[in-house]
Amino acid sequence: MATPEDQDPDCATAPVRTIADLAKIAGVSAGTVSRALAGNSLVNARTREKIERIAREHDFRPNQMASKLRRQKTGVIGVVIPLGHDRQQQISDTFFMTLLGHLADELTAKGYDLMLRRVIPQQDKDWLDRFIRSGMIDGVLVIGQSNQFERIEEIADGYLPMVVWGNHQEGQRHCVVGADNRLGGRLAAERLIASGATRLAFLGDTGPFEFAARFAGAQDVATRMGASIEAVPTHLTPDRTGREIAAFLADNHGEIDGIFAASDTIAFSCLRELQKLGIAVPEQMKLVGFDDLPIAAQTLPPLTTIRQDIAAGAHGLVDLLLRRLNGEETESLIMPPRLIIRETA
Amino acid sequence: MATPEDQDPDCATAPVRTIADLAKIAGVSAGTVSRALAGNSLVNARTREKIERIAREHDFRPNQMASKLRRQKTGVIGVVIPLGHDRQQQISDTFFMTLLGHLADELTAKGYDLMLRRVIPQQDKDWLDRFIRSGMIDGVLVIGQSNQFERIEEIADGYLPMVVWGNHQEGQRHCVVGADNRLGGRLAAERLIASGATRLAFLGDTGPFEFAARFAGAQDVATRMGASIEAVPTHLTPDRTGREIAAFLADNHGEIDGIFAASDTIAFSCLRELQKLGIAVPEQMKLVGFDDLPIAAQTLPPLTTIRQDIAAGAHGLVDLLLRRLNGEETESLIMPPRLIIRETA
DNA sequence: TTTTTTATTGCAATCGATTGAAATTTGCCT
DNA sequence: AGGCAAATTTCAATCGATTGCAATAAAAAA
Repeated sequence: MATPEDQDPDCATAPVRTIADLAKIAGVSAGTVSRALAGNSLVNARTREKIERIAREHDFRPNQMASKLRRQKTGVIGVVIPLGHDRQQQISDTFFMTLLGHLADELTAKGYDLMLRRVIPQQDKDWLDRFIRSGMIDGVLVIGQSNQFERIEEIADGYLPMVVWGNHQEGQRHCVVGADNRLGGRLAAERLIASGATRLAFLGDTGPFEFAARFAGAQDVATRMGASIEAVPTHLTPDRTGREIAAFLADNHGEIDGIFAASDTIAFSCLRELQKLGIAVPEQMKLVGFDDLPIAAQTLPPLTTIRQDIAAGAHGLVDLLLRRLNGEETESLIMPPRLIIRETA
Repeated sequence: MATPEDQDPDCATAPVRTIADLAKIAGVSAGTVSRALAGNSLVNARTREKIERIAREHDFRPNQMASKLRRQKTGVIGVVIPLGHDRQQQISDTFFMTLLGHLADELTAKGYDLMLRRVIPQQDKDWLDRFIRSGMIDGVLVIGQSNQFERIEEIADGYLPMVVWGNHQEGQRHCVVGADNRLGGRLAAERLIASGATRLAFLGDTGPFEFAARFAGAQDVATRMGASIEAVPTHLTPDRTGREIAAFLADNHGEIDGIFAASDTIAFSCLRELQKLGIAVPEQMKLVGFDDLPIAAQTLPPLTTIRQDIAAGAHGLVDLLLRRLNGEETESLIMPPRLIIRETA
């Protein structure tokens, strides 16, 4: 009465690698095993239980590649970080990495896996198309537009399941999630001016759209309120930034009394250089950052900044992407940033 | 004389999705196309050029799933972050995210893709085995042992291509890359004592092996040099940590004069609480961190800390993993940490 | 010209799971 | 017992690229 597998419950003799092996042991066909493991109601409850038991005993795992190939979907979402203008940028940028952490959680919760790719568009013109059409991913999240706006636009025309983190441009065709950077810039400038500053500087490269929009917002307000503002390009690697900021401050610190840093990371460097030069914050110089990274609350003095809700951003990216995977045409999601007043302005 | 594809160079009529479509157009067999695209020398140069041209014109991308299935290797490395003791830990921990960034670069450089998975071992006993045996990855990097040391050990017995970031225990069987945490702990304590501290506190949960080893190293030195040391458990989410540290300092700041923070992140919180309480650093309280995150140089005063070379760590992880993929049995890589003296001790 | 080599290409099986359609078994009713 | 519907299971094709072996064509040697 003993069936083969009963004679050797934890049998090391036959490694059960494929669904066919398992089928042989269970005495059914491969198709039935497949259906049983998928919980398909076509298969008899007793048969299913038996198959499940054998699968457990031999701790069998169906090969995902085969499954994905056959079903023409992978259950994998591609996450790609284009390193356009500044190759070192996002490595050191806590913001992107934190966003990535949240994305991993959101996607996992929805049953998707995450394939991460960092690309250098200058070296690989074809970075986005290649990834999308590799057959490895069901959809793609692009983290940061970098200087690849046009390429992303082109792809968006023929490929639905793509959502981008970045800035929204009037009339753009790709679906984007991001903070309203221009509004954020306005909030920052308003705060600086409200704190008494009248001669402002914007610290950050205005090349990337996000930063350009932040600067533009600050300009809106400065113009309206009769304050001056100038952009001071900096790089995003901390040591270079530090030197650049130091040089700027040494030359100009009599000229300006308020700084809007394009990101908290830049603001941290700035804070340090100010301290080195003995310029009191906020008494002699007001400072506002952007992002509200966790450490922003930990600097001395704690940084006044513009908060982007990273967790909400990740949630939005995933939510929109899943809807697009379902064939829906979704609108972009622009989240309002929030001024967090601490002690630097 | 015109071959079919010449009549319609950017032909939108027939979408060339498979190698077979392409073969039809080129007038050869699928096998030849496959070989041509792989650069196999068996195929005639002229034929290859023709096939390559057609592939380019129709911008054809071979399906990776099919390829991976057939070749039984995926070109994908799994990176898994077990969230064992503190679910929120690594999200907020810059260290892990930075490591991840470097891993992405190293793997890309070697032609591998990266599949990221964050798992909660309590909810999924089978997290590691399931990932490994999914057929989706050629090898796996485990980022942080968390409290899963035993499970990792079990897997290591039967699965070669796995390398773990973490702490090295005497006689362990899995291949690990990490800093010599115990040595790091010694360096930290030595520095604190050399700066004049004699009553030390270790801030951090001693549950995870890495932290336990750091504490043990500090104890070694304290005992030898006649200083006292006590461990103060803290959590890793910044706000909780802040409160815990504040409570501790309020109760004990007369009792201790040197703090060894288990990570820079903890040190930052600590620095802030000290400032709030008006305790001067380093005059009244010495402080040493661990990691040397980029911002460690930016705090006020700049943080004295123990450096782990993250880029080197990522390089080591990938290098060892690739050698294991090649069948080699590799030893663990323990990197010496380095004391970075700044101004807090 | 015939025989050998060598260079290319085609054929067909394969990777392992999935699924529509066909075949078989079981259950139910008269 | 006979007949029909419902429940299960099997069969075989399929996803798309790869690769060992056989087949053919071209070149070289005799």
